[in-house]
Amino acid sequence: MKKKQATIIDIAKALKLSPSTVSKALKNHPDFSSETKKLVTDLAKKLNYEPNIIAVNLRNQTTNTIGVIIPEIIHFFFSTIIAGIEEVAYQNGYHVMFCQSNESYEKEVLDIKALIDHRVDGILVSFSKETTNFDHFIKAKERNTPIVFFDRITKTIDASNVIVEDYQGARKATEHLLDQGCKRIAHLDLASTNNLNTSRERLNGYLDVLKEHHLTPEQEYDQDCGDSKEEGYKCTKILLQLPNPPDGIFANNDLVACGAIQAIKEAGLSIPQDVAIVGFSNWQISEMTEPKLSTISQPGMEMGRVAARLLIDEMRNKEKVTQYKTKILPTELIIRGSSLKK
Amino acid sequence: MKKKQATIIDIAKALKLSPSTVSKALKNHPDFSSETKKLVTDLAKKLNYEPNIIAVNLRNQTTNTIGVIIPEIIHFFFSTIIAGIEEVAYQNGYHVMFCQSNESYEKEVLDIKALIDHRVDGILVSFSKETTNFDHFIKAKERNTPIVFFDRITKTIDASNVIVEDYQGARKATEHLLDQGCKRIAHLDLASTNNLNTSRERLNGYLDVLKEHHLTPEQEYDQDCGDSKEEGYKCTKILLQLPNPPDGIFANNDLVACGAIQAIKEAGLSIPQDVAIVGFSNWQISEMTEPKLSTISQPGMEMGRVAARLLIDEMRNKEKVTQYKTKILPTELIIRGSSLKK
DNA sequence: TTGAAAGCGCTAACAA
DNA sequence: TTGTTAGCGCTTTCAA
Repeated sequence: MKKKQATIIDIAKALKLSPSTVSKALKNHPDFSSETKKLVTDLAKKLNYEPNIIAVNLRNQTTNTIGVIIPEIIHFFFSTIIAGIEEVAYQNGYHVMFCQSNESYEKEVLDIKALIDHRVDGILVSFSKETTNFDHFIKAKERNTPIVFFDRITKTIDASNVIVEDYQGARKATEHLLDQGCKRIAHLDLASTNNLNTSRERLNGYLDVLKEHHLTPEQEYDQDCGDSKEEGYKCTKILLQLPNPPDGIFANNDLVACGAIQAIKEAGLSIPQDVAIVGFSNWQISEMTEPKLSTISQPGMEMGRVAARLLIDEMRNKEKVTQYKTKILPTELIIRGSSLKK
Repeated sequence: MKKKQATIIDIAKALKLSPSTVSKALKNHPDFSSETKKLVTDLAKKLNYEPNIIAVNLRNQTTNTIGVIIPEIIHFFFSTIIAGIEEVAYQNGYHVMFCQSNESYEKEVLDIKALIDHRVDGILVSFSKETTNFDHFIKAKERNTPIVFFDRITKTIDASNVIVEDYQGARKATEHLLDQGCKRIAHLDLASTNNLNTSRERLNGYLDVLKEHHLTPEQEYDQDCGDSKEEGYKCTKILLQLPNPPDGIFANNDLVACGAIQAIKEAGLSIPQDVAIVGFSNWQISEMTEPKLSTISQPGMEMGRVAARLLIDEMRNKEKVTQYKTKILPTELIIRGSSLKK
């Protein structure tokens, strides 16, 4: 049978005090007799009293909870972000209510509704690839629930954002390949398959660098490449069969790059002599591949921390937030061999 | 300024009805005039009314929330579990409050307290490596909050469990290496560095198979190996310098195995001819290594699903749970090359 | 078919 | 230093 949890009223009755006295005594209210204070805390401990946060929340109109929506938790990059969010939330006394949209717009809308219903104090979002309509976020903002977007952002909504230097990272990758003597650099990108800022920026960085070097990528280099090892493999295979195959590949991420490595090896070509590779580091695999993969770093943990801090800041200054911030975290080229021709 | 959220009372006033009428109308109570019902729902929509779950929860003494505690979210295996939990929770109308202990006993105790305070309806736990005292879980059980343990379990507490066939998996790995002609099989294990059932079972499976084949591992094979690629590398290096180096390695997990591969290659030995390898698949890297890594599968997503179902079951039958279940999910040997000598 | 009233557990203003 | 009171938003008996 259900054992009832002790309440403030139970303690008050037992001690012939009033509930408010107990409440105050428990939270170390000033100007208070240390005698009753001790009496109360002792009994509370004995009865295993734990405050009912639900009641507190209802009373205080606040939940000390942050809602988080991400596309997929099993994605290593996102899981590091979550770790960072959890760390900062915890340090600041917040809890995390976590939803994954599974890259589905519909699920995302439901998730937002659930978080609003739960009256979370703020929301962190990286929206799904499908999302082009942002009304659900606007609805949350209208309720005065601050939102901070990370990694995937939109100009449609006035809100703070945290991103990494996708454009700069793509530039670094492309420039590095050029430095190594690559002449025909292909980009295994996702830009054509989605409308995410990340993919767009990477594509732009790549194209801009080529342009600055008076190069234009072969028309056929523009492959519709997905997000997986399999897609990377497939696309690279096609690239290598072209009359003018690339001698450098800038892959959207390391899993795609890993597929590319496989295809290159299978074609009897050597890495990096015949084809050099760089990819964005979304998965923790750059050290596992053979050869080790050069990557553009993505500081996921830090992104989570920064996003959480930004959000907590806005939550605490509810009335005063007038200008939203965009934090851009640096990327870095980490050379491990697969791109080093010398 | 804070825009107030519409409440049932607002709707009641506007329509000159009583709050209870509105409440009932909104939830399609039977024997009700469809006229006022429509009136109410229309206004609710217009005012953007969303029920205040906090109030509902306080009133109903339930939160429809599942608390989850895991050691580390960035661990791929755990992130797949979370994905499975979220899927089932969502399907059943539950939300997930998520904590990570960071393998710290202290944090875990705080996490449990936070979940109890929040009055979650049930808790899913994989406890930290440090945890040897289980009082915090007992406290939760005494509050009548059901707990289901997954992956890492304890006999100390009467509760349902979900595990994989660690023992059988270890047997499969060891037997496979023997089948391939390995004579001196080492186990890069964690059993000496922690007291987890998983490590213990794997060690036992390994030892039992050897014993059945009248083999005893060299004394020096017993290395204190941690959980990382670096540790796997370090330990393997030591193993290979022994007068009687192993010709087969059963690694606790694929990251450790990956380190082992590196050490073997560096020693100028070939895989699997000189040393064959099998590891438990905790990270998604078996396809990335060179050669591809043979693994014992661990169905993380399924584990999350099963654990969530078990918990939801207990939550719904609160009074009736008399016998706790232990679900054991099968493991499988997946051969990819690093262990195939022929 | 609708309404009144009580109460979930806690807190904060105000009073004593 | 302690108590009274009201109320957060909702639901659920019971009465009209």
